Amino acid sequence: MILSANTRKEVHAVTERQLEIVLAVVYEFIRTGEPAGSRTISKKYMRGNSPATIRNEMADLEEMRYLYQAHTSSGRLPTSKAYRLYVDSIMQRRRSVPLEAEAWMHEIRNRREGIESLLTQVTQLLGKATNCIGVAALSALEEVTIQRVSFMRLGGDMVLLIVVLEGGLVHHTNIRLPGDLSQDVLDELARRISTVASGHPWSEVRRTLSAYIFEGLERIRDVCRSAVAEIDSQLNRKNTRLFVGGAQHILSLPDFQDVNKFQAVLSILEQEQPLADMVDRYSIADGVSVTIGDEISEQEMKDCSLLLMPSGLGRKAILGLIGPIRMDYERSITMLELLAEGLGDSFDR
Amino acid sequence: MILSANTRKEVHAVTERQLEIVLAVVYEFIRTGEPAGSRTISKKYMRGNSPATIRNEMADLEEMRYLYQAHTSSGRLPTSKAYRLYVDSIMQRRRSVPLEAEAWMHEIRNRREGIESLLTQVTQLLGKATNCIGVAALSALEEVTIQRVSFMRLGGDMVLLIVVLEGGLVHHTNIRLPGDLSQDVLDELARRISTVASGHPWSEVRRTLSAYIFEGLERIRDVCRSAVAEIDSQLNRKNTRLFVGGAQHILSLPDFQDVNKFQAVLSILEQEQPLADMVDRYSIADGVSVTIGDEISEQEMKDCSLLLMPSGLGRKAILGLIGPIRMDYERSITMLELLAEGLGDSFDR
DNA sequence: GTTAGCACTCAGGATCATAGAGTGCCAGCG
DNA sequence: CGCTGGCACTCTATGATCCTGAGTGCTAAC
Repeated sequence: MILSANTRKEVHAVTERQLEIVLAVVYEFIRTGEPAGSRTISKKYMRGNSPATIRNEMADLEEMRYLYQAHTSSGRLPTSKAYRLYVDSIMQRRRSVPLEAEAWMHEIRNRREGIESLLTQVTQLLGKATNCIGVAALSALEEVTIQRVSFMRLGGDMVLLIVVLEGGLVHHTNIRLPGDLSQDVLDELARRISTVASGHPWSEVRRTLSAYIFEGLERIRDVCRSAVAEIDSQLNRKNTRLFVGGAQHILSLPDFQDVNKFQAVLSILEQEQPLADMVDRYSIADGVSVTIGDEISEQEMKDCSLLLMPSGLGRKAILGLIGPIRMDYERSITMLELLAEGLGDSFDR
Repeated sequence: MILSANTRKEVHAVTERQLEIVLAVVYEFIRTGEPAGSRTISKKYMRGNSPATIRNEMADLEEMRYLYQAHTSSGRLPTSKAYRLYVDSIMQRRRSVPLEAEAWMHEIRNRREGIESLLTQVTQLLGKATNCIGVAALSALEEVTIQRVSFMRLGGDMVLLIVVLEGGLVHHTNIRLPGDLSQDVLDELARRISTVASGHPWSEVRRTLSAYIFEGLERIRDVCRSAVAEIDSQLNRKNTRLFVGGAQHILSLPDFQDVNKFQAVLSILEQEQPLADMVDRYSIADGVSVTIGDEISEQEMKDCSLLLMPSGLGRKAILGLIGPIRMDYERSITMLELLAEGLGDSFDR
């Protein structure tokens, strides 16, 4: 039994040497953009083994779907499976911090112009630093401390709802409150909600906002209820606010010389929903998540990798990168970690 | 004397027939994307004249810089000067309204979610409808009626300034107010400014906000002053808010198959300043302005044309299009006019 | 002033040959 | 039995060559 389990495992697992070859092929391909042949791998990375040996291993690795060939007589190219091994190996070992990093961090830390413009700037910085597209999202605003809520009459049933959150983050939308209320009533409503909510995240006070705080407003009980419901639905949705920047840089890369590839990505970026979903689906509670090529369910992203990392505002501000599968993961991951950390510092002051 | 003046004028002005040729070349090039030869022009647009005649005229038009050749034996291509004639001739004649227009308009008119998201949607619609990049800008907020001003304490000298303008347009930034004021003082300050400003554009009340309205606050006179100054500088700047959408569609056009061209445009769009400047510089008080290729001073835009038209919010919301020089001006201009009009309606309710 | 005719130019596509990178497989070696 | 050198084979990329067709400029005749 044990033996059979072992043998079965051997079929799927790669040997030490095979791993070495896979990593070398990925590394070489990321560096040069050209398929790597057995000769190259032998010469540059594995002097101990002849090209013929490498070739034999490569044939096996192709069968196991770690590598593939563009055509019969071309070198080997890595599949997502190979990239996965490569990224996992990077994540495990210690990475060096690029020298320019200090300058970037400085730029961020000395920002005072508000969360929105800071996030925009960070995405642009990320893009420039990595030749990828910088992304930022504010997720789960219900977990962020509320400072104040206010309503403003727009006419008819329409009311402008403004929620000011921790650190001066402003969220506003037009909502519908039945009954054409006067500004005075709206102010009173806002005052009461603010009193209870201020200093707490919405998720905490949501239940507290029951009937008793609206004492004396029984006449408009329905309005109070739908006001609370509206705030709820506003803060509840995931990744309400999205920021994208530095997209220009990706166009310098050879991988995106084909306009169609970029168009596919752009079509995702220009709609809110798919991007928000992706950020939500692939980000993890802590640390950098890397999703590679067809691991992303969106067809349009099949030529891209997505890196995400939760950052400031109690991990509710998520920072990310979208770049070619053949990106410099080492640098990208390090940069993302650094800037996410810097952003956290900047928020928490 | 008169005769010499006449002759000189003849050198610069084009004859009726020459104009006809220029317009035909532009039209043909916009339609097909290929240089137009004398034979084509003669056959399709000017049966009355032989190719040889057209050729002679073309040689003259080349000397006058209306046309040029890619190489000796290619057909003629229009220069900006030729496009200028073409666009001017379009602007003068009546244009037909595309059938799909009704659907677009409907989509806009039934929008309730606030000015920002409306503008974003309109830019995307514009982009899709014309295969150009849709652009929108809010200019001169000081001319827009104010609803309310409020300040919110962020800690230290930093204060969040929120100005709510006509129609629920929210403008906010972090500003610096000296002296770490309490929220109560800030509220009082906001209340006083709001009382005076509400219902008027800032440009109107700016002078009224002299010392007397801050009676009883002499102790913090400097704060009052810098608060007013901050609001002033916020609302004063041109094209504070920019919206870009539908950029993906431009990549379907043959003109933008070359990634570098798109990259140039994108580098402009990703910074606020240059785009804001362009909108400010090239928009006119009323109606559509068309700026073609190298008429735009930004080098990055040399392969593009820029269409702009003031729209709702008392002409302060400017709508625009960025597309290839070889765009369907007739359709683009009509679309822009339509959507700008529709947006105006939507705002003024 | 207009036009037909003609020689000339040039880009773009098709065809072909060649070089070079890389593979798979076999036979021999330790 | 695993590793390696050798060899025949495959396939792409590159460059040279040729050819066609579109289009021009010029000249001479109407």
